[in-house]
Amino acid sequence: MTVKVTRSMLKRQAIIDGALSAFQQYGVSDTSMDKIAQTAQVSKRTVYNHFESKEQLVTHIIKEIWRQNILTCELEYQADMALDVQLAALLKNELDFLSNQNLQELIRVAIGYCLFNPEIFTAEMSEFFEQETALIRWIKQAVSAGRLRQVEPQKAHAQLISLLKGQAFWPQILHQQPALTNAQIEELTEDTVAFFLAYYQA
Amino acid sequence: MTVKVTRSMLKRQAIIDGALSAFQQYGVSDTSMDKIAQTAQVSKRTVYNHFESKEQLVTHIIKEIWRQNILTCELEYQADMALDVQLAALLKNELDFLSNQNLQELIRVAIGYCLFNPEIFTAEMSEFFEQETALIRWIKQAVSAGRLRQVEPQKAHAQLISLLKGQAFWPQILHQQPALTNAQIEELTEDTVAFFLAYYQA
DNA sequence: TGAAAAGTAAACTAGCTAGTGTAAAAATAC
DNA sequence: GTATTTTTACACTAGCTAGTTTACTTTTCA
Repeated sequence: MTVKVTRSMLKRQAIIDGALSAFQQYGVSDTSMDKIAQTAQVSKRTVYNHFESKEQLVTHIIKEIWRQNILTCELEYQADMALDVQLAALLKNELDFLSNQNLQELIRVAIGYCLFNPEIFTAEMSEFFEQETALIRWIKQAVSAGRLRQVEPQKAHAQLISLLKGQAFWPQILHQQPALTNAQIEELTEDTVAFFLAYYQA
Repeated sequence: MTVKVTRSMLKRQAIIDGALSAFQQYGVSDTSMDKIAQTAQVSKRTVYNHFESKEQLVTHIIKEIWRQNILTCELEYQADMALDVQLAALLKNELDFLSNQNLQELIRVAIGYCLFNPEIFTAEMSEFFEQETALIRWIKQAVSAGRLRQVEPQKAHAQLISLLKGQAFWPQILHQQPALTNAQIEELTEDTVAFFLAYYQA
């Protein structure tokens, strides 16, 4: 069964795509509604037919960014597999996620807006920064199974994520460094696994 | 000897302070030159007498922020002191620096501007993110003295800084969390020292 | 004291901003 | 084929923007 795609829906999507593209280039404040309409190849009136105001368009897009980010992978703890292999797989997964070029541009827009509009940092949004749940769940299970030392899983998780983001996320967000190559991702994964397990493996 | 402070210098400083204060509240794009003049209690013409354009005022302030940040403390490696005590002192120093409320607001302005104006991220600016030199030097010396395992000092340093920033800097910059309390700084320091030395101590 | 330097208010230009009103054209629905 | 919805171009408001001009006052400094 094919889903019906109305012209209205196409226009709406064009507006969202155009706005996002303009935001990525100029930032939210320096992107006008005229510019958005032009980028989306749509009349300005059509923009206002779909979104009551610029504010609504911006928050819709930023919330959409977050919503897409919530879907993470699910790798479960395996009792019969070496810890380092499992952890490496989980971290590699996180890194692929964090290094995604497309995602980084979206997040840059969201951060640029949220820095001076902190009120939209609602609970639903800050989830992104805490929701790497597959990894937390894995830590909990490994601790329960007695294969990791007793720790607050939240703390161990925060340490792992900090180690990854500090080298594969923040420098890229700030335009300091290009995305990591596959070899670099590999190396960072191994380093982090060794570092982490040296301290936490039971 | 008292340094002569001219009225012109006072006005200039008032402009800088006013602009910075307005930037912190509204972000650069959403702060007008009229607003800056008003905040600084100065006529708009005086603003333009000191700074040729808004662009020049912005870049002057942001460069000044960076310049101030380059001055870090100097704790040297001591051959006759326990590693964990020395490292704890160094990390505590970094944390006091990163948790400085005033600094965080300045950096938020700089980041908000640089996100969509990456060209001003010149070499002199990105230094801030690499210049925690006291810590790097300490690692090098401890490695040379055979008290830390052989590693690239840059890598070990990056790991330490990531662990600190991930919990005491980025969440605060993004308005997610309040500044760390002294007790939390203490705890983070101890955790990080233990984590790091478990892997790297020779 | 008196000339030069710096600061002032206020009006002004020219262009951009978010958002609206309108009437015609095009696509869709039945 | 007709009725309805959607999109379109375009003119418009009202306000803000960076930056300038002018005529004037205050401060500095020798």
